[in-house]
Amino acid sequence: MTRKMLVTSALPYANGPIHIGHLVEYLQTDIWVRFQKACGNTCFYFCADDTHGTPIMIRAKSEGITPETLIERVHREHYKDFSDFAIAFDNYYTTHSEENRILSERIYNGALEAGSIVKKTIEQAYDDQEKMWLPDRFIKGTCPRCKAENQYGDSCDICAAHYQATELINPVSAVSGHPPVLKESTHYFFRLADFADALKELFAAGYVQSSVRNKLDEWFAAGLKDWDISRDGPYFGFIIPGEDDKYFYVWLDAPIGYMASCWNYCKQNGLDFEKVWNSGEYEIYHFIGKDIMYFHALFWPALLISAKLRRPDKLFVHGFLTVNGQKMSKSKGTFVMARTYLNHLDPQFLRYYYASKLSGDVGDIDLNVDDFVNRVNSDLVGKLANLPSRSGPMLTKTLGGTLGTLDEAGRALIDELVQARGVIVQEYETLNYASVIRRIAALADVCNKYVEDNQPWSLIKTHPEKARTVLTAVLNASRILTIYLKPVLPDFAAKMERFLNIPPLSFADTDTVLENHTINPYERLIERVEKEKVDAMIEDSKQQTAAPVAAAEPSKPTLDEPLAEECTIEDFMKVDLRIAKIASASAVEGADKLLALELDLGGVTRNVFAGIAKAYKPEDLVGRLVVCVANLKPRKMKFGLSEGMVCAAGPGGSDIFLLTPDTGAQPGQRVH
RNA sequence: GGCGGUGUAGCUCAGCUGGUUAGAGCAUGGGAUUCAUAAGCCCAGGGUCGGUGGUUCGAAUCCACCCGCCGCUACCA
Repeated sequence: MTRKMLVTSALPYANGPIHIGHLVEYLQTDIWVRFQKACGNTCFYFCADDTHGTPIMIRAKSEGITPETLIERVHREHYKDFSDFAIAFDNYYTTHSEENRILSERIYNGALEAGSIVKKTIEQAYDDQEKMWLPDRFIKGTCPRCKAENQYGDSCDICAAHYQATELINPVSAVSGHPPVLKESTHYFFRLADFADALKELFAAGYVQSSVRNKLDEWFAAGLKDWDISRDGPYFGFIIPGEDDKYFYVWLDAPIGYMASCWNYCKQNGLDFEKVWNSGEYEIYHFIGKDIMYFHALFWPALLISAKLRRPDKLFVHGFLTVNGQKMSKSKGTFVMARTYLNHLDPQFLRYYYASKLSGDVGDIDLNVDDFVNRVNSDLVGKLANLPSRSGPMLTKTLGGTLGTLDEAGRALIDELVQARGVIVQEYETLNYASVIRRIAALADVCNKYVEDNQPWSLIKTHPEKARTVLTAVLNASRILTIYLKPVLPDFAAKMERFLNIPPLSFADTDTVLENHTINPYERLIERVEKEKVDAMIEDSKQQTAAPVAAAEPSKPTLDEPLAEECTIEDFMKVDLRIAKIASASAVEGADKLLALELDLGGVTRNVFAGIAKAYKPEDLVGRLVVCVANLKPRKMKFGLSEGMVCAAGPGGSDIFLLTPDTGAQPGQRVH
């Protein structure tokens, strides 16, 4: 009986790069999805970038680009990071999509018809300078409790106090630096309490793990309050139907992004989205971190119920990642970006290590660097890869690379491994990967012992056919272990398949054995982790996070002139910038902005017309060094041929500022 | 502050509804090997199960309190 299911991971926010903390969730989910697929189930893995909200808007502004450009770039980066960790989404979409807009409106309208949307007037901080509303996070000031300066509007990092933004002493907008004013506005609210009974029913049906349930009961006891689902413009998001400057709060459309991603996939693959999501034919599961339980356990199912849509079957909540027992730290270098990890280490190491720690409950998991190295090397290399490594070459070199048949002892070994299948499947299903990994490692111990007991390296000298029989058992055992490991280590499995000269393995293949079959020459399945590389990764993380932290203070974050599109180093190298000495300068007859400059590039001369006459007098320029674009295509102008450009900053008119090199630069030197 | 989770050998973790001398892997020490990515095999040392008190014939396992750590405390993505 095959199952059909839709699985999602929480949508990463398009405000920053993926780090190893995020990866806990994506790897946990990916392993589960791969497991389901390996069992023959239909399982779609959907995700997307979460792209709306004030932080995106401000971030884009500070980079001098549009939010659309920002989220498009981040989407690309996120997707690349995930792909390189072998996280295989069936669709990785975006919440800034037509599908998502339509679904958001549909769900909103559904809630409206259900009578669960109400309007209320609230007071909120407003930045008069920037003409925008300020979330608490964008208000800074002095903590009312401990008087620590420069704290956020919701809580204090120093004394952990929670307060209202209005309680801050000397509050200022983090965007403009000006004190915010309080202003009234009408917001839309979703009446969560209307769905209390429906939610209780959902929890009773096992929507979440029991420890999560306890937490939810607490929230229930505290009372379900109305949820503010609108934001006033300017805001990057979807406009609310019937309004012209009110938008859906990003957290409203974020989970709807799961559906939008699904819908988009359905369109591309000829599936009926309404049927896939709503008919009950597919089980629906969300993997999330414990920090966003409130949204996924309460708001999200309530919204779906209000709109008469199918709600998910289960939430799988996981804990956070600590490194060496502590919160990830930028200064300690343990705040490792996915990309940084990939620059130094094999992603399979992390997949294996996380799997070895994940047990399906909400506890935090710890990445202990020494443990990481030891564990990967001893389990993965020392035990698992060791089996084919110690038997493959022997079979190839002396016995023609052909497997024989299993004898009774070999059969017994394989049976023992195959017997574990039921428990392993159960443990994968219940997210207890740690137990799966322990079990696989223990089975690898059994196999290594088998090799030791049978000593094929001795047999091969005296009884080569007996050696073949032993090696046949060992390689078949490796094959079974590979099947068990495949959801965690797809690349390792692929190499094994190539080595064994077989089609891709799935769980059903434990029912068969490989006999009288010729394999390919052995190639290494995985390399050892070197501690030095891990150290280098940590060091690298320290370096790269040090700078942005200092530069993060958004005192004057806006650019008058938006940043140009990204260019490569090759693009930049096309432009030949040279130090030039202004040999002569003169006003141009009939032009009020131009100066005719004669530039000395260390022997080579260029005549350039520069539009700087309003800012510089010719006599002040002669003899000074400037930077010029030396390989610019000459341009015929009314007053003659201009053979280059002089670099300058400023908006123009009298506000033009020529670039000057530091003392020591010589005419003709190239700028790199 | 309130609440949820968690605290078991050097490290990372198993120990379900309480029951013989508390387990695994890694790390450490010793030994026999050499097919294998200094991998594999055998043996050994190592823990008063965060603390105190209680329930019980008996508690790491149940209860109370205390301490440490992680998190949540809703308009913050």
